[in-house]
Amino acid sequence: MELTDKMQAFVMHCGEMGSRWGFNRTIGQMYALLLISEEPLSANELSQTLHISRGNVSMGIKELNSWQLIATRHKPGDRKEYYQPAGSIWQMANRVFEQRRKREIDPTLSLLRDNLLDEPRDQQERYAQQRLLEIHDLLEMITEWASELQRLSPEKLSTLMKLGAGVSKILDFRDKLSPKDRTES
Amino acid sequence: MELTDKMQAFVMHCGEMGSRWGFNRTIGQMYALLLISEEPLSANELSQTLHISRGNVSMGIKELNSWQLIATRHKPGDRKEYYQPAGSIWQMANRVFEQRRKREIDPTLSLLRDNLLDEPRDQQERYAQQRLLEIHDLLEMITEWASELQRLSPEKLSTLMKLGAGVSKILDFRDKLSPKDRTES
DNA sequence: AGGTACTTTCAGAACATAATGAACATTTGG
DNA sequence: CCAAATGTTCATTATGTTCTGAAAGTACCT
Repeated sequence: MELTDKMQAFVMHCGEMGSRWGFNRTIGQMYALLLISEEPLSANELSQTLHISRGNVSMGIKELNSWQLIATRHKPGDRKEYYQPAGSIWQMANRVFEQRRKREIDPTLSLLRDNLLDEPRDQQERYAQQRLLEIHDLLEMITEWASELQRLSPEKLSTLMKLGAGVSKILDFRDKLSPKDRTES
Repeated sequence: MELTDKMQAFVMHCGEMGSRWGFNRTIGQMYALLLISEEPLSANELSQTLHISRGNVSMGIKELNSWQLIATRHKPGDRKEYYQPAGSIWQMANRVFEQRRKREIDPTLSLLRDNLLDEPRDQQERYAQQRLLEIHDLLEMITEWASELQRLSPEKLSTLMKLGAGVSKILDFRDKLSPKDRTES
């Protein structure tokens, strides 16, 4: 498969950013390429277009699958597998957030929980636990909030985001109108 | 400096998570240690407690400074520098988000912008640009939304987050009450 | 000036991660 | 059943990242 310069540039950029986004260079390139190509691509096409080994592609596919970022397609009379991005850009972003939360936050949260179960033995530990508690509460709030957002429909999310700073006004508004109605949950 | 087992465990955990959070093992450990110790620590104390070289500590300090995560303190009659976490946990989380946004999103956003300035030359490019546009809009919305949130006071943010799913209700509420008032910005 | 207490830098070693490609496994059509 | 086409695995190689420690730098004393 032939790429125009601009497409090349995008694919290579995604490769460079790959590791920052939680996967590696080739996986970034592979996903970028699948995203911008109208037709699903086979493993061989990926390998040839990106100049990476067939084995590497296979491992990359496996990883992208585990992130639920691609779907497999078949063409009639062809036993090759063809790959294409799974779902909309929104869904993709959701998946990436979720996966990263699992890797970057959940383990820490569970360590903190365990730690906070024990009584502190001295002043030093008392101080430390206080700090851990703050982090714990923050992380917990972030994960809960994130999963609430994920549960919202894309339209509502979009409304909420476009609202931007307006959110602040709405909060004031609500407090003035119905102070009893404050959330307790 | 002596650490209890639990404090050890936390520090080591942060080391392991370090690279997932955007810095490296020793930097994660250093920051964790500073967070849970009541007194500011000197570079030597960090080096000895964590069993890492003095040079490594120096580089770590530099990096933590660039993330604006630590503050330098001095004790009277002592020329050593002592380090402690800068600001509250909230501020720390803010800083980390911001830094990561700069590294993980901004470069892509600017590549996409450049790319979208050019006219597509053929069908293949037309399709690709369509996809890039979607990503661009998504990323832009995320960064704008994120900076709005950062601008909110911690109290309001907290209210908003505790609200959780309630956000959805408020959106409905607003739409019913004052449909003309929809945000245009 | 010279000495001491501290910090920073950076080349190279140690370690960690990713990529290759040949061997192995699987599926399908004949 | 065999052979061809495709997919997967994994030991080895290649690349990238982090850490060390010795040397150089800085600031402050007397």
